[in-house]
Amino acid sequence: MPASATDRATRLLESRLLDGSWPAGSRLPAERLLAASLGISRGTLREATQRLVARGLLSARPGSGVYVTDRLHGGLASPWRQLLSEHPHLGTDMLEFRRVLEGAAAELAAQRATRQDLARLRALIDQLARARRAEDEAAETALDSALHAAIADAAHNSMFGYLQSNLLLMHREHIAQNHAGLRTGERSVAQALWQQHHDLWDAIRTRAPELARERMYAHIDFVTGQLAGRAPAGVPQRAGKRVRPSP
Amino acid sequence: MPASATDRATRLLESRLLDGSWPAGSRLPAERLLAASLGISRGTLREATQRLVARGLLSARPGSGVYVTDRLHGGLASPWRQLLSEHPHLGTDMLEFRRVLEGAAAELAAQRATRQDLARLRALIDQLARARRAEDEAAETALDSALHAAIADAAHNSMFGYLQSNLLLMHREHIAQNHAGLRTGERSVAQALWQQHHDLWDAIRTRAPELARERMYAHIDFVTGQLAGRAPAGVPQRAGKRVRPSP
DNA sequence: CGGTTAAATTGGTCGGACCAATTTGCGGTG
DNA sequence: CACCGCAAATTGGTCCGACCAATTTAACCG
Repeated sequence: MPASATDRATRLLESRLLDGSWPAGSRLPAERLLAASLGISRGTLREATQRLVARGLLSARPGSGVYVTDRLHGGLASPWRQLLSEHPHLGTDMLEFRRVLEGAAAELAAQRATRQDLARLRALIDQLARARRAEDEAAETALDSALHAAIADAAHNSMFGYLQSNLLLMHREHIAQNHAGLRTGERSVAQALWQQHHDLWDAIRTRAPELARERMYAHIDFVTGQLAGRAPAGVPQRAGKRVRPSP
Repeated sequence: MPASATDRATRLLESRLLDGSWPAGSRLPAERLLAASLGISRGTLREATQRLVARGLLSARPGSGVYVTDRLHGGLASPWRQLLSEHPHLGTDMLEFRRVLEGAAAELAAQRATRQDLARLRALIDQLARARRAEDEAAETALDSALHAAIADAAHNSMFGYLQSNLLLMHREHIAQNHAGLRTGERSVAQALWQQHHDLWDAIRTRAPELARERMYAHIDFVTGQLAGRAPAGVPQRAGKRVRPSP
């Protein structure tokens, strides 16, 4: 069965993007011209470009043109990643899920953490304390992720570890993208986060599973509340200045 | 900046896919009808569907219709499927994870189930009762899956639904592969499973979240115990470090 | 030369039309 | 009654022409 015209056009555009005929940032020929040169109708060409737009390879601007994105190196985009960025309410689902997932992980970690696990956690907590005193936001964020990942590892269940690393990553992306980002800058927030992490560590260290779970719940709930506080119900910003690609 | 009609249509289609209005495998309304009902032209609707086709969520067949792919419900499975067959001990991890996941799902379902959800659950329970009386093992297995999936749906959190369908499927494969298989043939086991499912349904129906969670825990624990009784490889994994899959 | 405005360009949307593949329904046959 | 075959209806695939709004470009004037 022969491929449809849209399929062929899509592949052709892809190859143009891959072989460098159309470098990142460049503008494609006008739809009318391109369609004519490919021997297909504008509507068909349009369907093909929309496919690539959906995959983040192209970006169309009314009145201006269709441009090549630099996201050719966009990695293996799980269907979820895109959904998450376009449907903010999924962020709520994810937070709710993380609450359950990480709560259970903390509980298991309190039961199963080995000496090495505890040593690693202690090290992370110490580093976190230092970063906190130095008010090194970047370090705090990185160590935060590392700590949560370490807890998931300490649960000694590969599924927890796997989901933890993936979801946390996606969720951070989602947060950053929605211009929220915890105000770790604010002293009180940063202090609260530190306290929560420390309490969590204490519960795991003293092998108090239920307490660990409860404290993880509290931690996630706190984060949820912080994010909810600055949820702009309407349309996400957008308006800002966009870099004009060099034609 | 208002979103384009294509953007809006794309989001709307995504929503329908996520909330289960259009289940995997189902056929979408004809383009002409759907476009009319959305108040957009066929061409625009077509661009939106092409975007989803590009992302593998939809699949169009000329002369037949546009169908919902099972990509959303199959994305995670593949990487794990192989891993699971190579490292049988991961089955334990999965059961442990399911305990947490489904326990939380049951709890949420007891809180959030709509009338339709409850009707669906009741129908499944009834069917399960009939299959039980008829001692139709195949039907019981299928309905078991459907029931667990329905509970996850009733939790109204897309992540739970997603993971649930994936894990349950994988787990059944895993069980079948290790020729263990719950002895639903044994009267006592089948009876116990039925009782557990019915109790679970009662807890959800009466909107008792914590009770629902506890009963789901008990159910999974029972299943775990049954499987442990006939562990194939004989070696209880427990010790040693688990492999942490790389994403 | 700079700034304002009008014209040309470009993507976005619409409606209608025709084709080919598929599905459906009907009628007849065994 | 079951089965088969054929025609009609349905459906996605493609094309055309038109108009709109945002953007860019060019002309024009002070």
